Amino acid sequence: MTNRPETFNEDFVREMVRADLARATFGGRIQTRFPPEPNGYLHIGHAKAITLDFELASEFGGICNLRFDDTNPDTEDTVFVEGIIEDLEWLGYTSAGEPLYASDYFEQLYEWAELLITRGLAYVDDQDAETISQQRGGYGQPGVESPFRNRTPEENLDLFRLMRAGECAEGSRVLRARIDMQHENMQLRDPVMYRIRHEHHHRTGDAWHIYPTYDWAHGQSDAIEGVTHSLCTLEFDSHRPLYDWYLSQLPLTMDAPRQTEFARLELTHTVTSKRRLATLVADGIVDGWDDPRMPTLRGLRRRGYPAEAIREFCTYIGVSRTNSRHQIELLESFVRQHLNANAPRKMAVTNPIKLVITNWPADTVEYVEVVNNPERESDGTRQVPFSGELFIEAEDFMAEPPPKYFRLTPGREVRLRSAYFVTCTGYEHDADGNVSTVFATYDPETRGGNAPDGRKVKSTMHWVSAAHAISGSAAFYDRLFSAEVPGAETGDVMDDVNSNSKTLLAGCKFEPSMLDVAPGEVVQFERLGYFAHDPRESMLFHRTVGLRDEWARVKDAKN
RNA sequence: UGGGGUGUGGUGUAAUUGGCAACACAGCAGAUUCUGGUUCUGUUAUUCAGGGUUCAAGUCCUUGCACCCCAACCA
Repeated sequence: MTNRPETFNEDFVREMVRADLARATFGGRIQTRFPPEPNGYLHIGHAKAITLDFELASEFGGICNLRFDDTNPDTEDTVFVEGIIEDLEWLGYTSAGEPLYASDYFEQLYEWAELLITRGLAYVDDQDAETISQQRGGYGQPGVESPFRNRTPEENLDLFRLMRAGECAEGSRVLRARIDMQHENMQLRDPVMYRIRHEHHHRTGDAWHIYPTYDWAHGQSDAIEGVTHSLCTLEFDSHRPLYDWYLSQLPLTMDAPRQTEFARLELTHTVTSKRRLATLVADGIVDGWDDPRMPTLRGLRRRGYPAEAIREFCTYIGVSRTNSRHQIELLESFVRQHLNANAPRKMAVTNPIKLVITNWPADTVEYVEVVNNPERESDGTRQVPFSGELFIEAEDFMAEPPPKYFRLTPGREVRLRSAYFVTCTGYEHDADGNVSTVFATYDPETRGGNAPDGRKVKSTMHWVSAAHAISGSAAFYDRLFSAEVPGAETGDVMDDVNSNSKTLLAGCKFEPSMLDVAPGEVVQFERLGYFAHDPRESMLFHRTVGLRDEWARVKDAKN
């Protein structure tokens, strides 16, 4: 953290926890949990929740568990359980104990449900979903009580046991809490506690035919685990009275947990909705959940985003109750900051043209010493082969340069990084008019990259010796969604998908030491940006993020 | 239509809880530089609107306005 202040975010959540601790609420304890549903992979939005849940607990000497909210057998799967555990660890967090599962509490939940029935606080409703929904009423309109609302506890118990035994068809009945059909908060109009599903559950198998809803499972799971502060996103705000109501009816031995809501993380040019992300994968718009353009944790990882940068970003943006959308540039600035300090520098030519040094002694190869990371002297130097035939970036030569173009042009002298000064003497182009070869002479006195007479050059360029070059490819990425807020203008998120979000350049030329770059490692291609080595395909690199590019701005300003 | 939540530069987050509106990102200008990178310096720009209380209001009161969430047997 060089250019960022040492902030101690005293947000409203921390303020609350501090006050609770001071008053010794919850016996002076703090315990949180991160409760994903295993029906998809984690994304950048989850990273905010994870950082909050885990950091908050550790800051105040408590613990945080990973708990799978696996109450819906329809969509959940063990592949997601494993994926989530893996992504969480990559981010830098592990569950305080073994990962927990709401499904482990099904029996306790069931017993408590029977208790509510016994006390006349829950009933079995034989109506279908549509009828129940209609009877719920509307905003400003009171609901209508179900004709089954006044069944006796005995009858309810019998029916509920029948439901559990698998004697009832899916959708034929539900268990509902008996609260208040007139309540101004729709959540309290006799919410559904159990639905019938004859579905295989990823953990409990076929043991159950009824499954608890989110509201009935969540707070109770928190209570069972001893959670004190249950953090969730803003849309659950109106569920809080229900969360509290359920807990208040149960014979708990500890203080009931408390739910607190905060604003979810939204980013410009991206979507964070499992459904949308699944569509991108299903429609083949991206190559999978770990496509480097995806905002999933596995996508960002493959793209080369350091976990630490993501964590710092999440900490930095803090937590509030204001719906907002952060500019993705802020996240990228954390990524750059981290990579600038840590990524080894390499020379790679992604759009090669030949540079022939006409006065270079034939068949001679020299090795020049190149700094590995100017930001960290201790990373040392490496030897890179230099010869009379090199590759340089096509963009680094122009026969007819515009103003402020500092790179190679006829008659101009520039520096080849850590090697020699060269002066352009001519060039050749192919039938289409594209420059294919540039000719230059070098000054033997400038070896190492400095002129003994002290003369200066306007630019320094990267290069790769043709005879020693390693071939590979580089994928450049643009925003997956061209609109800042996908769907805001077009009405449909998918209409803002950027069809040119990926540019794959095969035929790149890398310096020999690139062979030492480990799978998954991120390096800086000098002057081009940071690139992550694909974990599976050798010599395929994904551009994590570009360098700040002043020339691009100058160029664009004129267009 | 009822209930709940939220409004601070372009973006996001702060403000000792009534006392000079700050920090970062982005932008602009310059310096340094063997990466048009990094670093450094300077700079532009903010309290949703009206009314009220007060010596003093982003903060308190009041009236509006805008946006978000809630009528799944999803979470």
